[in-house]
Amino acid sequence: MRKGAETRERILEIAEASVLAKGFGATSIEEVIAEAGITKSGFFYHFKDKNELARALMLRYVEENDRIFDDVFHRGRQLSDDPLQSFLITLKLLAELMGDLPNGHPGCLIATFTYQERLFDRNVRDIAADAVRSWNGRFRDALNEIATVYPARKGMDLDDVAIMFSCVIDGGIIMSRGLGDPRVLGRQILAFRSVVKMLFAPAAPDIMLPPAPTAIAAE
Amino acid sequence: MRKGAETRERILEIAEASVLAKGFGATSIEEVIAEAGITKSGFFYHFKDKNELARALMLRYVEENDRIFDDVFHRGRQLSDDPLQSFLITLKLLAELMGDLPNGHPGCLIATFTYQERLFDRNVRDIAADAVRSWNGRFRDALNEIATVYPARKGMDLDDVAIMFSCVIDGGIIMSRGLGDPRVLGRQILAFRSVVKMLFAPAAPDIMLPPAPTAIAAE
DNA sequence: TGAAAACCATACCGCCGGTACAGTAAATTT
DNA sequence: AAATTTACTGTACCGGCGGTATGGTTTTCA
Repeated sequence: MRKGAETRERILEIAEASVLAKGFGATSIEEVIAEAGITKSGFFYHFKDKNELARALMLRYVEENDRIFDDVFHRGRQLSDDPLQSFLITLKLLAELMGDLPNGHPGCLIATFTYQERLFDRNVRDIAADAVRSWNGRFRDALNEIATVYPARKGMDLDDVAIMFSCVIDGGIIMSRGLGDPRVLGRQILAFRSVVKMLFAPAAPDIMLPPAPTAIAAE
Repeated sequence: MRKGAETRERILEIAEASVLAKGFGATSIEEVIAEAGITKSGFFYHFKDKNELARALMLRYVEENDRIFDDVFHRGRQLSDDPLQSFLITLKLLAELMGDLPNGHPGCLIATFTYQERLFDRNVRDIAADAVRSWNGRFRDALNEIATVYPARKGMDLDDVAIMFSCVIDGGIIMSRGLGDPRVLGRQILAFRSVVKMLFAPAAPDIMLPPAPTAIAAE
């Protein structure tokens, strides 16, 4: 039926906001049902216990982010044939998407959950871990594709660079919130974008570029 | 008196571990006192309510991290006169410190708290925000000092690079935990270190470099 | 030795997660 | 239109927890 899905969705929406503001443990079912305008029985009709709420929240979050990444990577590839350029476009789109939210990014559910791991069973944690691995894999694939065209600087493992992007996003969300400045996240994503540019397009003197790869300077 | 401080410290230790594993809201005072071997009255003798526990936890965490950064920046400066080299040394020390923990980094209290902001009063949040600002300031000062000797690449704001380090640490902790691989954090810090190297030591023609004396210690 | 510090014991309140079960209104199927 | 499923409501209850209150006891140090 239709109406059931709507109510369920409303519960998830309210619960997610509460979890991101107070944590899962401090999110009370009573508050959620009060805001949703249903009774406790209604809640337990949709979720047999709190852990299933957690599971549903995580699944929903992962799916939505998958969609976002699908979209933004797709648009990046549409707008340029060059793998570096299209990844840079993707990053800029993400910076706009995540950085221009008026009240700041609502938060990463996975980040909250990893800081409350003892509250969830292995199933929920696995969903989160798999999602992170899959997103990191996307970034790494994009970087590897770039590396087939542009030689990457030595000294940086592309797997680590891919993971670093996830770190920058999650860290950027925390910094934005902690410092009370929503713009930080967008700036951080753009800063990572600059790192990618540096990594693949060495800022050598414009005139006499060396054919041979990279330098000894810092090593 | 002496014994009181010991008990208080034990409470904080146990509470911090619980907060980092389950979140503040899900950390029950009863569990803490059971593990500490005291009664509820004993707990409320030291902390008048749960919010004061949060405040004490945050203060303790900030002080300890201040000490760590003091130490690691100091040792970096001791081992090289060159600002770039000494910062690179500092980063390597941090990577070892945070990456080689057998059970992984226990977690960043500030990260947990920002994801449960509604649970704390402004006082606690301000302590966290000020601490983050001060740490970011340290990184930014180090970068600025480097920039007086080595010209930084264009396109990256040094303030953003400083904040990015905080992002990489907090994000690295989350990734380490979420992926179940403690080594991620250390690798991320080293990856950021490579970014700093890239930023200040352009991979230009190998021949006509470097202007300043480089310390060998760091590598 | 005496005061302050550092607790312990007990009892209590109200909220919350969760269970159980009976009933009902609306949507969908037949 | 009737039957069936879906999507709930209402009520009652349990045990655990945060928090308060109050009074007593031991330990520590000046």
